[in-house]
Amino acid sequence: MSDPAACCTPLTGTAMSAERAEEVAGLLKALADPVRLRLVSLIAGSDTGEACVCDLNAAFDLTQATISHHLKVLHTAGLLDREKRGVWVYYAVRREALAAVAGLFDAAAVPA
Amino acid sequence: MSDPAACCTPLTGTAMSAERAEEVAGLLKALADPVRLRLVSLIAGSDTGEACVCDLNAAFDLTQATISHHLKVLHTAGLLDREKRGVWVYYAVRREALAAVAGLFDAAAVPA
DNA sequence: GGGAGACATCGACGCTCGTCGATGTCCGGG
DNA sequence: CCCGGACATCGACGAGCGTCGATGTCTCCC
Repeated sequence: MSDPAACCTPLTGTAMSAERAEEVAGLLKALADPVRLRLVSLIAGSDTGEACVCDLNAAFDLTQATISHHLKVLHTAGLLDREKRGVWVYYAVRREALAAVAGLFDAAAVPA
Repeated sequence: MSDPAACCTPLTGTAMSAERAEEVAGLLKALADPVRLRLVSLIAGSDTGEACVCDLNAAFDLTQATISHHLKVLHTAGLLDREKRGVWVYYAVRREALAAVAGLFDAAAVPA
């Protein structure tokens, strides 16, 4: 019987815009796959910070075409850098992109 | 001319396991949708830290069934808490879950 | 107790996504 | 020059996902 009219305050805080949501969703969609997650982990965990496709291929039970597709998705999303050296192609993680994603959830994790 | 035989060192660092990758991918898959992203943002941005379904419904041009479905996905993923109070249902964000996601990318963003 | 409102569930449709085999492109070596 | 290897692209198939209308369940009030 306290406030029968309103069920609650109708969204006071400024929320994420629809355009921004589409943007972030694109980034997360690129990462929301077990294979791509392991790819990023493999490349980021390498001592040189980069890895060539032939080694990444050997780490999975998947076709070379599939791995190439996943790398293209990550590259298109801006999460991986691509560099061709001779016959081989090397991919490196963009630390700034990962840090940006971490910052998104850090901001949302604080109470106010 | 340094090492013509090997294209690069065959994955030295310890990478994310396949099981762990599936787990994390499930979490990110729940967040990789513009509507769910805005839902989390709306609830997290509320001054009380929670929101009832009727208000969330009003914030989108979507059916009540669709919003309910998205809320269920977020709740099942462990990102939202659900509490029924009288006729209305309130959802609240699990800050720890968001912080865990942020921690994942913080760890991957450091060079070594 | 009957009715109205809030929210969840169900079944179905269209679309996107992950995976594959086959083929194309580029580079280096004999 | 031509062949072989590394990687990308293409076309197709099956599975999963977002959305909807319709229906079910629960609670409160008259």
